[in-house]
Amino acid sequence: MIKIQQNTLYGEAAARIRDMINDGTLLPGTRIPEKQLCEQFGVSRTPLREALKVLASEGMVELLPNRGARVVRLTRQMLEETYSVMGALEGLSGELACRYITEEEVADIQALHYQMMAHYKRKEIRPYFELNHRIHDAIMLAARNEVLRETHSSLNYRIQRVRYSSMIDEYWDQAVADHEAMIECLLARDGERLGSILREHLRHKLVVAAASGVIDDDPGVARSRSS
Amino acid sequence: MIKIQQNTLYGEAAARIRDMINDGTLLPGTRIPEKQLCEQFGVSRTPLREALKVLASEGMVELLPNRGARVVRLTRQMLEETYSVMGALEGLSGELACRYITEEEVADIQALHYQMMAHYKRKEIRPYFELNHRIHDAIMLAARNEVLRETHSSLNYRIQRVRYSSMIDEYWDQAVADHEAMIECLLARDGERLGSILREHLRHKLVVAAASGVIDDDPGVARSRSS
DNA sequence: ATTCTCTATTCTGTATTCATAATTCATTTT
DNA sequence: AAAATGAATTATGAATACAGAATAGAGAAT
Repeated sequence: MIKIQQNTLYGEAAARIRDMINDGTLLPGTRIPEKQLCEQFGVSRTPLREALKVLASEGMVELLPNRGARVVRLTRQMLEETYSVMGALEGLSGELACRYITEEEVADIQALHYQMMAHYKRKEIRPYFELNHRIHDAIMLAARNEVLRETHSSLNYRIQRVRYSSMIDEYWDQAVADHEAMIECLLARDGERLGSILREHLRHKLVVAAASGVIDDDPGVARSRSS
Repeated sequence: MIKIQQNTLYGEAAARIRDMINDGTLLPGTRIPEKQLCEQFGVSRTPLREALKVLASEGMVELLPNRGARVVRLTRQMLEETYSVMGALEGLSGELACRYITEEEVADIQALHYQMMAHYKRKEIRPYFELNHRIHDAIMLAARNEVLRETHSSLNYRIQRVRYSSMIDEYWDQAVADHEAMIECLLARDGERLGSILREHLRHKLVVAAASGVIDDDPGVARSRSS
């Protein structure tokens, strides 16, 4: 299986800027210095600016006419809105998944689940998150809806940076309980219930994210940081 | 109230290309002739290509490396997927709207509804669609979720071209019945039921669109048309 | 006559250049 | 001393120029 690599410069640039935003190299609210990034990436401004257009329609950056691009700041308002929408999408993915998922896929997810549980018991947070993500992704794939997957993925980009921010034990237990229930639903092909669990599941995540203090609601912070 | 016009050339170009796709000037599957559009719009290739990047991440066009941009062809598969996702989003909008909508907004929607009913009785299809759209938009606004609105709007762009394609009487009656029920739900603030009605409502639309023959499932058509 | 190959042309992707808007800093005025 | 004004600098938005890939067409070979 040969993978066709369509490496365009603007695509590469977009990916790298996305990463820089997620890992905190580019801070929310700060200006994105075109010239500097051009030198860093070794490309001219044309592909870089095209990349910014893409990121803008993904909601990662905002373009102010004649004032360049800024990293979008995640307000609590926006985070709540995004989680609400993602909840609806994941809920749908659960319903559809139960309709189309194969025995093999369910078995795979179960395997991932037990792996995840092992990490949970050992309080290994990173591997836990990794497995957690793969489970949700597997459900999304089982939904057999590419539009859904892309839409969800696009929203997910925006909030990546608050994802692995913190973990409260209380929430963690709840999350694991949710996952247990999810497996049950998959086995029983109970789409409706899986849907509601997934919607609720995201609601819980929001609480954690909101509590973690990654969000900057104070409009003054970003500007002062740009110096 | 002064409206700040952030008219960038690439934004203008994107809007115009979007319209050209929706009104059939640019046919699905055909290549988008950069040079020609540049001359037509009176801009250089730079802003036009930036516009294409935006449209690509909206899902209106697809960019093939070194082979330019093509108008995305709407397959039945894709249309079904899109409607499914939009159903989830509109369903959510219904739930949220019932939570946040004011008396005034409900009254406005009721007014729009009666206007729409008048057009329905006179079988004035275009004005009917117009009001129909405004009602759904008003509900979306009442949901107080900008992320939801943008996400929905972006998906809506893609399928605009099949929207006003045809109208079967049987479906029309059903749609009007749905709308009657929607008003009831809004008055009763029954978010859950409004949600399900909206989801179903979209399912019906899909049937009509699928039957209307706007979709091209044959992979050969587009290529031959590009000559 | 048909197919294959090689060349010429066209078109895309990227770099560079130019014009204009925004910002900064120094000077002046109150 | 603080604020305001204006010139210089910088950055953005758009146009042009250039390199390389893809396509089309002519000619040769079967």
